[in-house]
Order: sequence, then structure tokens, then C-alpha cells
Amino acid sequence: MSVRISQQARAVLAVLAERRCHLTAEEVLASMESIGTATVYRALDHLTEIGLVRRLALGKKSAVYEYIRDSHLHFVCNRCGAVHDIQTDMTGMIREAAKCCGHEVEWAEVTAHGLCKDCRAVWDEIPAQESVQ
Amino acid sequence: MSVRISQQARAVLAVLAERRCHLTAEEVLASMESIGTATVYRALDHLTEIGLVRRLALGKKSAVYEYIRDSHLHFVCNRCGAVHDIQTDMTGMIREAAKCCGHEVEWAEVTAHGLCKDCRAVWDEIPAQESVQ
DNA sequence: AATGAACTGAGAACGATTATCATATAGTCA
DNA sequence: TGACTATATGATAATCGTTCTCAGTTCATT
Repeated sequence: MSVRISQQARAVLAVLAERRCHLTAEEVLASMESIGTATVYRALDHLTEIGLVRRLALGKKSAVYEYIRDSHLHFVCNRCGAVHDIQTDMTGMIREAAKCCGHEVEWAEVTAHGLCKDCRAVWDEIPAQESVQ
Repeated sequence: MSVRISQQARAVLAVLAERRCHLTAEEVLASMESIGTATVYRALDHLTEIGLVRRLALGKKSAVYEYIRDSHLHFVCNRCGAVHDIQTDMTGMIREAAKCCGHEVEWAEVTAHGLCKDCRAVWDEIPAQESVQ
């Protein structure tokens, strides 16, 4: 595993670093011009391997990638699908819990599912009713 | 969304409940006889919707499902791919953190990645060396 | 320039999941 | 029970994210 970063991989990294959010491979592809699909996937793989980028499984169809900066957890809204970052670091606690079982944590992914702030607001506006068919 | 459970869905649930582990749709399919692929996926979807089963994104190619019992986190080994349960409940903490941002957590998924107990043991036996090509 | 290693991208291939649809089953009411 | 309707089933096709293949290109080194 080489730590060198090719031109294209650097461009992919730039997209993730600038946007500072969670992008699918397709979204990265869409926000770049003249780059092949395979190249984007390869770049994301490589960046993940060398630890500059994290591949997240947020329960959606496709994987999402984010540039690694600080430790935070992800909140995925059940209704609108939006992903929000929540600045909290639980790595230490998770590491301790795993240590008790003999496992060594490299990194941890915390994903919360529920109703986001915006959707809660919308929800409150709508009068309660049985689902109409 | 109906809460009724069909015969086949009940059978799928039984598999998950008995095995008490994380199974892919394909694994469920393989451990049953005379059931169609679509039916397994539909059953898993339905069971997930009515809250008896949880669909987990552990970062593997396919989703895994588990029968919901207690709250625990998942440890996925980078080397052997095994999934271990770790009995710890962080839901309260995660819920609080999300609450601060206005989000309402329904459930949370904690996945730790690293080297599992068994693989650490193997690792320790092998003398350190540069990767030979 | 010459050599070989690594990178690229178009398109094929793959694999997990979902959609389709004709048939079968379950549920309901007369 | 029989008739009728809604729902479930499963074989198969279709979809879609991702990976593979391979010929051509770029890069690094000499």
C-alpha cells in the first residue's frame, strides 16, 4: 500500500475536503469533470486505506465518504434522509468497552437514526391523524 | 404498514431469533428451504419496519439483520471480518448528544472497527516484518 | 530516449437488492 | 361453505452501486 497520492486522487480528496460533508462516490463523480467512474472509486478506496478519508455505512444504498477531521457522530433522519454531524467523541468509551472483550479498536462509527430538527418542526405543524389511504 | 406477520415472515424471524446473530439476507435464505429470494427480502423489510428486527450497515457489501433483544455495539474485525457483540448501552448518551442539536433519536448504531481478540493473538505470533512482495 | 511501474477511463461484469406479474393463499362476509 | 377481495408468494427480469478488465497513458528513474 503506497502512500503516494495521484493527481486524480488528490482532486477527489480536494472535493471531500472543501465540501466538508458526506458524499457518495456518485456525488463526487458529479462534482468533477473528466474523470472516470473507476478512478473515483479507486481514489476513494486508496484515500480510505491511507487514512485520509473515511468510508461510512449510514444505512443508505451507497457508501458515503468524508474527509477525516474531528471525531463526531452521524444523525440520519428517517424522514428526509439528511445526515447531520453531532460533535461528540465517544471513541474512548467505545475503545474501553471493546478492550474488555479483548478487541482493539481502530476507529468507531456512531450512527443515530430518528427525526431531525427540521422534520420535527414540520411534524408538529401537522395535526395528528390516522394515516389516510 | 400492517403489523400482521405472514407465515414466511414468521419463519424468517424464527431463524434470526434462534441464531441470535447477524445474518445477511442470503444467509437467511440459505438456512431455509423452499422460500423465494424476494420473500426473504420482503420479510426482512417488514420485520424491520414493525420493529422486531434491525437492519445493520456494518460496512460490508450486504446488509445484515439481527433480532432485536438488548442494546449492544458491534465490533467488526478488519482482518477476519468477524462481527462480535459488545454488551454496552450508549443509547442514552447518544440521545442526549443529539438532543442538544434538536434531533430526536429513535435508535443508534455503534460499530467499532479494528483487530479482534483472535486476530490479535495470531498477529502476536508472527514476527514483525516488512511486507514481502 | 528507454524501461518498467503505476494510473486512467470506457465499458463489461458482478452481486445485492428491488420490481414485475401470474399464481396461490388468507380473510371476510353473505 | 362459497364467493369475493386483499395480500403473500416466488420465478424471473430489471436496477443500480461497485468492481474488474484491458488497452492506452503518464510518471519516475536511468
